[in-house]
Amino acid sequence: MQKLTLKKIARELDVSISTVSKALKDSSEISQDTKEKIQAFAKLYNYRPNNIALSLKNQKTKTIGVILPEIVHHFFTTVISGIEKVANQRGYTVIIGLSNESFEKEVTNIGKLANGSIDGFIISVSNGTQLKNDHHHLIETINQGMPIVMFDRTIDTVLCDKVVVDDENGAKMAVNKLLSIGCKNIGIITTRDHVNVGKLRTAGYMKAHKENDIEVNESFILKLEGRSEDKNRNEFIYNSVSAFLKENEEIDGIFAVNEKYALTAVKVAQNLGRKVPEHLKVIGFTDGVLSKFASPTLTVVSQHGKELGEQAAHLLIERLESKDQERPYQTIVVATELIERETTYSYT
Amino acid sequence: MQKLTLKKIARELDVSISTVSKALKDSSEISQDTKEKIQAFAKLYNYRPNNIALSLKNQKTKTIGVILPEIVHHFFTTVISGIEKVANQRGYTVIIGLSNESFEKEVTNIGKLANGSIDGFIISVSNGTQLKNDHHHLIETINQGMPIVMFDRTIDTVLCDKVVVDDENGAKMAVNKLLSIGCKNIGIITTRDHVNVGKLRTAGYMKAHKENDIEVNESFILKLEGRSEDKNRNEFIYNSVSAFLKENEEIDGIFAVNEKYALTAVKVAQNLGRKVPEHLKVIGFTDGVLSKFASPTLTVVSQHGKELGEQAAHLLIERLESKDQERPYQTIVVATELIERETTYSYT
DNA sequence: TATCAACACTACAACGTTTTCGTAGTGCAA
DNA sequence: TTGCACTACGAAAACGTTGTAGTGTTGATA
Repeated sequence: MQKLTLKKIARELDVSISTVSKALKDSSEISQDTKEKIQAFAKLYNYRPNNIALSLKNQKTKTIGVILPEIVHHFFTTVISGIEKVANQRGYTVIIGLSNESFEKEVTNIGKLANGSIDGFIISVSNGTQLKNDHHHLIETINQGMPIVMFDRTIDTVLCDKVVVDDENGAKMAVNKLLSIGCKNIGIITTRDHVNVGKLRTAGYMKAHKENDIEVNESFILKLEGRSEDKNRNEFIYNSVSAFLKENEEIDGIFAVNEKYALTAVKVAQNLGRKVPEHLKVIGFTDGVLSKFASPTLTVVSQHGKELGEQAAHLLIERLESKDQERPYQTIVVATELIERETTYSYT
Repeated sequence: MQKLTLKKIARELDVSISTVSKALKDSSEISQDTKEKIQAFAKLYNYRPNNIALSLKNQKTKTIGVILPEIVHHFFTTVISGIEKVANQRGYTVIIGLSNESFEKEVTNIGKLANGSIDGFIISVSNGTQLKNDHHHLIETINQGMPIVMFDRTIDTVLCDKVVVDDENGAKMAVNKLLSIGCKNIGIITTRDHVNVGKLRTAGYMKAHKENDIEVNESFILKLEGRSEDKNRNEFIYNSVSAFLKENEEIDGIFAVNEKYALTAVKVAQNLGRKVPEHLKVIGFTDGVLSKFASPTLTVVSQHGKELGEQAAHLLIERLESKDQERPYQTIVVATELIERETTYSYT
């Protein structure tokens, strides 16, 4: 009982393939009798048009390729769920490719999908690509007529639709919050500058200081390397943060560019005998699983990953289904939101 | 500069399509001169064979469909990363479909992919399907010659390859651990029985008691409803656990069938003034993100999600590439591992 | 009786690829 | 000259689908 095709139905019912095809489309060219007979047969044996053949014929697959640096990461999964939701609503399927932060894997993954398997990409570039600063694979793909929507980790020099988190404003908001609840010396735990988002969040930190006429103390800035594979990474972070907080005892507020850094700061502080939030207030970026469950619960700047994914999917599908070849590229900025929890509780 | 095809190359170089195809395959039928010319041209313009056409011709897509209940869930993402790893190694692509725990979405998702888009499925069934106990969509799919590998949440009456976590032994291991460090009254926080894994883990809890000749006190069993959409779900869990622990003051060990329940138990205990692990020892199931970061860090039974995914992918691909139509179905049991952390620290 | 429309259907091309089967053209032996 | 092998290429079918362009039959009209 293998896959049923038009041809098999045609042979079985002794009509032509065209007749079957038309009958199933309820075409007026076919007599009522024949239509009913064919439709009944198709239903009985559960006929489904072969998607591959349709894709080949229509020159479009109704499939979106999503290339991500990593999947075991709450932010990215929320983005996927947003993409999947919209894609599904609009009749699209989602293919996932993981780059594992490697430039090479990103290139081969894109190559493997950009050969007719999909209609367009939604991509967040790998760390490797950001480091290498080589974007020919993206540009070539776009030039070959395959639309790309970049999200979160975007590249300025690649012209395409983009959906980004308002990192700078989110960071500003966080720092302003810390200032408003009395922090005088705010430290930041961030990544090295080649990571776009780290850079933007650091910029927001700077900007907030500037706008409030506060000088930034360079020693309040801790930049951690971005590699995520190391076994001892957590330990390394812990030790770095520990040294950082010991050296800067006057710090009474911390803005960290991700959840992990933020919670590490909390832990370090507690182990140093400094109470959170009484002595040290902490805000992280990314509303992940940890924030809600940590104790004290962590105040964060939420990125609205799901909305990000939804917007990206919309943008891509709009372009795919638009006849307008000259459609201008858009960049959608998804606002962040400060979710206040215990680490910024103020007793005043 | 649209997609390059054999036809276009043929037209451009004034040879036939067959010649181009053969030249690119380095066939001995074609002269060296012609081959070089064609290969150079193809390379220059970055020719890539159209995957869809190949799929249609070869009647296989080298693509695996993965149907999951949810993606914003650490366990499932680790499974995906395992699937993706193996799939990639063996030249397969991964399509993801989410059921969001709904029977209907699971059915339509499978239907949408089982029409030639993929060669086989890897599925963890939705709660909805488990509740409804309707598996015709799975059985039909298998009958039409499309292999399915079920993982984690499997269904006994559906005959296919399976990869399961050794839930029962994992639970037993956890309970035995609690007993070995002096717990006398061990409670379990589990789900209602229609969830297969909840059932198995509860069975393990029972078995451990039986094997140690300890009678199970029915009031030490807390069964929580499995719905995950409610806004107030966390609150509901908290209150239930709170009532449970208040009513059963003699409980000195808790085995919870997931991370959330376990950590809620820790929180409740702490708020009731009972110290963990001094007064209450806790073990959860699933080695998620929370366990490592909670304080105290949570002892868990790890499910090795990535290995689960790898095994599932292997099983499926082996079946796909095996000529043996009568290949017997296998069930692979992936062992669990007790990862000891602070919530079971024993001072004796 | 020739023409035409309506009806109900079929043939065929196309999407891009691979592969089997042909077949021109050349050189060489019989 | 004929036959044959060899080289280098081309034609065509097939995968499953859709849509356009036929095609044969019937019945009505001029």
